Amino acid sequence: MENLLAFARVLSDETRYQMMLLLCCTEFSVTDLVKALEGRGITVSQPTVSHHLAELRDANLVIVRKAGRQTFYTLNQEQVTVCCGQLMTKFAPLISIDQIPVRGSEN
Amino acid sequence: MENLLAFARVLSDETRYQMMLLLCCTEFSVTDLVKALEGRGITVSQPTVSHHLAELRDANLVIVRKAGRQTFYTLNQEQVTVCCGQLMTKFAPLISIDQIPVRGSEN
DNA sequence: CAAACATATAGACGACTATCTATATGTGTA
DNA sequence: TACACATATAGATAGTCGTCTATATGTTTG
Repeated sequence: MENLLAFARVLSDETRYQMMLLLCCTEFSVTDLVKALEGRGITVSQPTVSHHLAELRDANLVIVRKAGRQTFYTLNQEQVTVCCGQLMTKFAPLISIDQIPVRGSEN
Repeated sequence: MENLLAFARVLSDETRYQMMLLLCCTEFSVTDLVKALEGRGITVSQPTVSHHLAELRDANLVIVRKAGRQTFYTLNQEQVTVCCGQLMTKFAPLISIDQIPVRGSEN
């Protein structure tokens, strides 16, 4: 309930949005993530990325793995799924579950 | 794609979040919405509510009906559904559609 | 153990935004 | 037509947040 607000807040920033797209299906170290963002036209410093990763952590939206001096991050797809389900429950209760658009049909 | 950012942004404010909950299954005039928010502990002026309604309109998240000097608003559940579907596509592509949590199981 | 590397934290600053008051626009009514 | 009501717009202001630089923490290696 409060966590939906946090979910929306985290998602509402362009930089974090792009980070989440990158992290969705690939594991990144912080440094590599900075470079990958650069490649997408988002130029931000390492501390800024670390700061956003902390927000994603607080929202339980990333899975963290430490290896040596590096830290690897991946998106927690299950948490995304839970939040989307709650969004549907609260804001689209009249729409039947089988009307959810098939994925891959847009973009 | 850009519209998901707008969706998240709109949803990320507490006042708009509560407005959307109220509007989800009930039609409200602006004045009545102000009162209903008050009842939920959100005390805001009529212009503030109008301002937020304009943002919801811009994001295609409300259905508007004018009747005389009143304007009635309801949540556009279909748009919510579309956005949730896109969120799933982008941020949880590895999770199969039938794993979406059954609605009503939380809260 | 010292130096280099990887990430996180702290503090400062500018931009955005949620809110307000005042007022404009539009609509029904006496 | 004048007035009351309902909503929208404009402009100002305060608080939040995204970003940066500087630095601290932690880890590997020579």
